[in-house]
Amino acid sequence: MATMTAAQKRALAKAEYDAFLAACPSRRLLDRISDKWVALILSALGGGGSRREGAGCAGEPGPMRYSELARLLAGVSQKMLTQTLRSLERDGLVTRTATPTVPVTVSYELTDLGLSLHQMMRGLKTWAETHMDDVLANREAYDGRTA
Amino acid sequence: MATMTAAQKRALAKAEYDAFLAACPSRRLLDRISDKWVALILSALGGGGSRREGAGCAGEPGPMRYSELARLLAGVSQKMLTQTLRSLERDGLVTRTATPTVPVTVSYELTDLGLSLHQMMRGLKTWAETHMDDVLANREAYDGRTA
DNA sequence: CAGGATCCCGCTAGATACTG
DNA sequence: CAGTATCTAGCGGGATCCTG
Repeated sequence: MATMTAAQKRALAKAEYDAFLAACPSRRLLDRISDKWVALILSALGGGGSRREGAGCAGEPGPMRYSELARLLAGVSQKMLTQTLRSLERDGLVTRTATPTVPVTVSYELTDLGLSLHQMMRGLKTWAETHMDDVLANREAYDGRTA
Repeated sequence: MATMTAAQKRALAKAEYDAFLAACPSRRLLDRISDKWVALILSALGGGGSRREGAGCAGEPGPMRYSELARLLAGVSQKMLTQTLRSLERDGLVTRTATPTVPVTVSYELTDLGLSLHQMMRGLKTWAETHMDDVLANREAYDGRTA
């Protein structure tokens, strides 16, 4: 049939919208930083961060080795760590440097771009620390009313 | 056996880390805003936003009806729209107002908290528009080298 | 040491149909 | 109009094993 059904029209509109979203810079940024481990890696490499205090991560920035990261981010699997690191490298947010010592040594470091992103994330963190209590309070109040 | 295996130790460390993440304000904020539709709804209700220009959304803030949102966000399913709206209401970021006219009329509006979040997201958007081109360029360069 | 390959599972977004 | 209910497929992510 030449004329479209309503369902077809909706499907088309959705496809267009999805395409629009895929190209939207803000969306892409969100997709990148909301990756489960990106924020953690960024703050590990960036120095100050969301790492709990007592864990020996005083906050000095600079390069870190693969195994250091793995130890610091206790919850990450090797797969996800590698994968995330790769994609960050691909986006020019970190640099990967392999020195061919006897057991290979690889270190990662933030680029200027990555550092800039890290700065922005700190702003986000500030908002979180300022307002998340309110959000949580609202959430409990809401749950209390419906319970 | 009373002593832990290495695997058990790792599992414990991971559990602790996960618990830490679950309580981390920044993490919670990221989880909330990275929800596929949150940013879209926020910018729809907040007025200025990531909506494409020609779509008749000039940018006036203020309350919007359920069906208006559904039309504006062409790609969203009713389920996700409702679900997202509910969770935003739960967190005190939007208000839901139902007026019992003959066909029910429901409108949503940003709270002050929601507005504050929206402001912060604009900062994020600014970063995205400033730096995402670099990221994309790096990405292409990287892909070009490995191809 | 750093990472590739593979299998597998849970979750969740989405489609569809129904309702006050 | 503004939802709710149900069912399903796809995929992100973890565990495990293997290699240069």
